[in-house]
Amino acid sequence: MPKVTEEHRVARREQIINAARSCVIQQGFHKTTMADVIRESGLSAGAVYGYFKSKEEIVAAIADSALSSVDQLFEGILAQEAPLTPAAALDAVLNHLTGLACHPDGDITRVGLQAWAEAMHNEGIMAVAHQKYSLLRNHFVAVARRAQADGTLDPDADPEHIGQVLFGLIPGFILQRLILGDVTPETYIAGLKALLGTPKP
Amino acid sequence: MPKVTEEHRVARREQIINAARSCVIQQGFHKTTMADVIRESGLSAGAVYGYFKSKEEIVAAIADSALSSVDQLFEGILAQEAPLTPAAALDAVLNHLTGLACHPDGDITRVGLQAWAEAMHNEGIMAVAHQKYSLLRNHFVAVARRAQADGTLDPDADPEHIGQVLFGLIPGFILQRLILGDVTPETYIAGLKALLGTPKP
Amino acid sequence: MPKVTEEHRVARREQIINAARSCVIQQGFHKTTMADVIRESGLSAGAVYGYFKSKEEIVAAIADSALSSVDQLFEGILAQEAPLTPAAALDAVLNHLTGLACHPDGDITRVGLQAWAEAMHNEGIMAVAHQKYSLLRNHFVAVARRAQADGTLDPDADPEHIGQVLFGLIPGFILQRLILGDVTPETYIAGLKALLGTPKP
Amino acid sequence: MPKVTEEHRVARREQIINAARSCVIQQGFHKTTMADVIRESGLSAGAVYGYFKSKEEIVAAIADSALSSVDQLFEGILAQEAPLTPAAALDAVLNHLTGLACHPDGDITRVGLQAWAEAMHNEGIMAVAHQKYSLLRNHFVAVARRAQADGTLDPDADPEHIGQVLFGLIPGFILQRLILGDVTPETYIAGLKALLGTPKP
DNA sequence: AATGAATGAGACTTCATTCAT
DNA sequence: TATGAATGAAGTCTCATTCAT
Repeated sequence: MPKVTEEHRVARREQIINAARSCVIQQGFHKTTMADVIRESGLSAGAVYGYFKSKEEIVAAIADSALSSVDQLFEGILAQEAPLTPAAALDAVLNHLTGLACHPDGDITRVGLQAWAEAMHNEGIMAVAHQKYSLLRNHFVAVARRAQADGTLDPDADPEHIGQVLFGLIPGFILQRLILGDVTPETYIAGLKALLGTPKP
Repeated sequence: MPKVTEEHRVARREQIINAARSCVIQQGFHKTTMADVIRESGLSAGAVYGYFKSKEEIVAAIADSALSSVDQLFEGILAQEAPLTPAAALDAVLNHLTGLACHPDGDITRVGLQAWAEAMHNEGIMAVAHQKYSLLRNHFVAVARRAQADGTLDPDADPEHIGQVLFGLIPGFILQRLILGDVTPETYIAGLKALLGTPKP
Repeated sequence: MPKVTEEHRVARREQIINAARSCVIQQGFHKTTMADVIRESGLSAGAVYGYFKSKEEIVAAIADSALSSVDQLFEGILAQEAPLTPAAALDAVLNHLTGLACHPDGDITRVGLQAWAEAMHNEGIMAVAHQKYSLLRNHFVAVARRAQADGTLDPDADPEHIGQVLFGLIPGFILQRLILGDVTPETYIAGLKALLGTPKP
Repeated sequence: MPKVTEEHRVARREQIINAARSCVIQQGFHKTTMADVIRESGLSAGAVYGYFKSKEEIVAAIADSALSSVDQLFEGILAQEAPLTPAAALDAVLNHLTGLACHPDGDITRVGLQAWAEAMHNEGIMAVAHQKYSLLRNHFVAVARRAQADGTLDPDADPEHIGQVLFGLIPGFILQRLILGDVTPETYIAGLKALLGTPKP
């Protein structure tokens, strides 16, 4: 079956990535063996290695997609011109993340934790994480700037610092959902709003 | 086989744990081999297996200590009777974490990420994480309650939700320190205070 | 599937053999993969397998041509009626071999070493080697006989034994050229002549 | 069974080398698998890899010993002060080689051919071959010098060239023994003597 | 209790060959 | 005939764990 279309190749790659991600969600990067990925993908060993040079390359691809998913969404959100309050921005992200948790292959946010751990001793994944999280945090910095312009936030504060905090709320949400299991976007945003303080009449 | 005092056993265990932690900080749980731990500890294979039944048991011990460290500190902080504002409580934790990063064996907070990832498919570590993080978060719930009693925070909000958010800021701090490298307790707390809002006259 | 002239087939075979030989010169029989041969030949996998049933068949073809090359030349040399002294016969062979070393694809004599090694556990190549080297050595036996008839060599000696020695000088020349790198037909023939001894008046 | 003596380690290495050499004699370097070596040695995979870092290291050890064997003998021969004629020197080497062919594990000279082929694309083996064969050939150069001093050989010839030829007879002997199967030290030396010419009264 | 050589299951990867198009 | 993606057996090597001394 020679001369395969580019879209065929892309589909095969996706098939492998999906199989591998499904394994990683269940077992993590390291307990997932190539034999698992091969079996799950329905392809042969040779076929898988025709699309990815090594297990590390598959791991990198999965980590990359996990680290990118939130950022992609955010760009969509920011595209809308309506000014976004910090709470609204975070709400959108948390709802998106909660949606990822319902994927048929399993809770994709679990892959995020794997990627964080892996970044500590994998240069490639660290580089991706650094880049993606810089971008994502910058979106929150932009949100902070708007709020300062609105007068909603102290205009003398450094918007970068506010961005650190807003962005910094996300990993804690993911972790609490996965480990403690009792946070939802609603409870988290409610807590945030309580902290932000309601304007007093 | 007699002759070994209990304190000797404890010291040996500590020696092994320290060696293993040092390896894990550099390479993560999975790249760390028993041979690494054995070499680093200065003991023999047989000796190490005399104190720990398996690699998994060593991993569990390291994860446990990493997950516990913040909680222990917090109990000390809360022991002092002076009422703690949310920002002050967080500040104490972040400074403690920053201190852990300067350990001679390497940045101990890196072990935290390993433990998070491992908890996803290791029941024992998940159980420990669940327990430790419940405790830790409860401390923040208590802080929230005090602030509500003070009138600093909206008394109608659910203090559990506020606790979620305050606790939820910690993983984001750790992650940003390790991946983006530009957060400090000062910037983070400054951002938080900006968000909390300055009471207007 | 008609339409392919015999000369087309022969040309294609030659194309594959040349590609494969070029690989073998650089990497030896075993490090050369079919993928290498396929890439180098510019054909497809299917095409290559249309001309050769297996890698072993390609290896055999290359070994065969390497083992034959000297013999073919020798037949040309012997065709000339001028009586050939042992030194002159050897000189012709060594010069021919030195010429093979300058092939654009690389030093073809390297393939000889591969073939020798392969013959040790490959019946087909052993058979070819046996046959070709018998023929070649017989040429030297003939040279010895002429020299005996001339009175240049002891007529009581067994010409077969003299042939063994004359032929036996060739592998040593090849090997020294490839491994020590400092022999030339001139030095080797000079050494031989010194051994043969100049008739004293 | 800890704290093993050095001689135990040496014996184990020898055990592995012998097993591997036996395989290589039968199948060559490349058809010999680590599983073969492991089975033949009677050890486990892990044990073998405790003594040799890789298959390549085992191959190098075998090649080394095969390339060294003749040289070691020659040093013994040269130690005796009696002046050695070229024919006598070669005779000693050929008889030694013939002796190697009767090893219980099989004809060790076959390993030589493997090593020649391997040297073409293995830097380490090439380096060893270069060094060992330089030494060995130098012995023949020394023999040539003595013969020139004796007046047996033309004193005007370059002894290096004569050494090339004398050394160069050895590979041809090995190859003919293995491929044509009809040479013996006696026939070869007889042929050589016939060529050298008997001094005429 | 301590030692560390030995074990062997199993991980990752390659590559000669086939066959649907 | 030609293509080249796919196959899967087989190869090399690792490493958690054991056990004779």
